[in-house]
Amino acid sequence: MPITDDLKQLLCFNIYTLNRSFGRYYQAAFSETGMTYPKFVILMALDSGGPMSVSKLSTRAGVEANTLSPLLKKMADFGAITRQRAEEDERRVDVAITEMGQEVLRRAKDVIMKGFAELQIAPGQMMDALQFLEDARAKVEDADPPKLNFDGLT
Amino acid sequence: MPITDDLKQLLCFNIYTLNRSFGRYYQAAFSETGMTYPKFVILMALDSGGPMSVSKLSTRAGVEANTLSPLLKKMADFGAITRQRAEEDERRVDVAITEMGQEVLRRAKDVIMKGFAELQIAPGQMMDALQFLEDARAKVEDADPPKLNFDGLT
DNA sequence: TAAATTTATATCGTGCACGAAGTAATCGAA
DNA sequence: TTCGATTACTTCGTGCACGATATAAATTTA
Repeated sequence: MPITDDLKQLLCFNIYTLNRSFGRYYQAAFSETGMTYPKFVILMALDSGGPMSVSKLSTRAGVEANTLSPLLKKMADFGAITRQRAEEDERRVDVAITEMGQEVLRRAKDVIMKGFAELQIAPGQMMDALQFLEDARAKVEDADPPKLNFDGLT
Repeated sequence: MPITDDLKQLLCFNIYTLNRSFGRYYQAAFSETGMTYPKFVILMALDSGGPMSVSKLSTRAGVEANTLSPLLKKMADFGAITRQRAEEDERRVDVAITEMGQEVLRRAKDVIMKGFAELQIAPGQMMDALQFLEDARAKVEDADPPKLNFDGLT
């Protein structure tokens, strides 16, 4: 038995574990290309939404702007996206996917879809799961965390 | 609508997103204590399994040994665990939770359980979800990833 | 037994991810 | 208008997480 029974009953643990499994999976799939899963998400959000500001992209991709900044810089250096200060508002940086970025995205999407197909999960079951995960996310976002306290720790 | 429709349909994206929601939740709950979610997992695995080697703990907690090493060092410095070279086999390091570690774990578990209760998820639905996640994890682990290829990228 | 292999940890380099703090541009209220 | 918010982005510090590599002890093999 690889994993503690207690932990197995926790939603957060199963999410944590499956997330890292996906991470290793995509790391293996993308290795030697410089592509990563977070970059894939960014390209997806950018491709479907057209050019947009960093903060807009941050919202769409569900990633904090300070996480995005260095990623965008690397992706621009690679040539998958462009970054440009907006004329009307010099604070804003507009980001757009390039032709090359779209080709990268097509290929990456292919890998993702092939991986998905391999999972062989019934569509109905998948729908339920996605709904469950989305509900759980909303609830976790809304909840306000109880505070852990180390007072009087011997 | 915060997030791309395309992405919403992907299991990996929903997992990725929910995992980070949990991460922020526990970071808020644990802040100012030095406790983190990965450390909680380690304490859980250690507490329920008794003293064990790093590699055994690595398997039980589902975390690579090289990730564990620095975490264990910090946790030992804090006093939550002990680390000791095994007599019989000098390669091995045996790890054990201390009394204080158990108290830390009790309090952390309390926070986790309170957070769980807040989610208000029906037990049957939760069972289904846990089963689904475990199945998915096993499938992802077994799958061998198709390789992304950047040949001839303009 | 000596050398080659395997095993158990640790170290290193890279890549997110986050909160906090910094900077610069714009907005808004007195 | 002017000067204190607010906004948009960036930088910084910390903490996993992983593969690759290093190191050292034990085991196997020749």
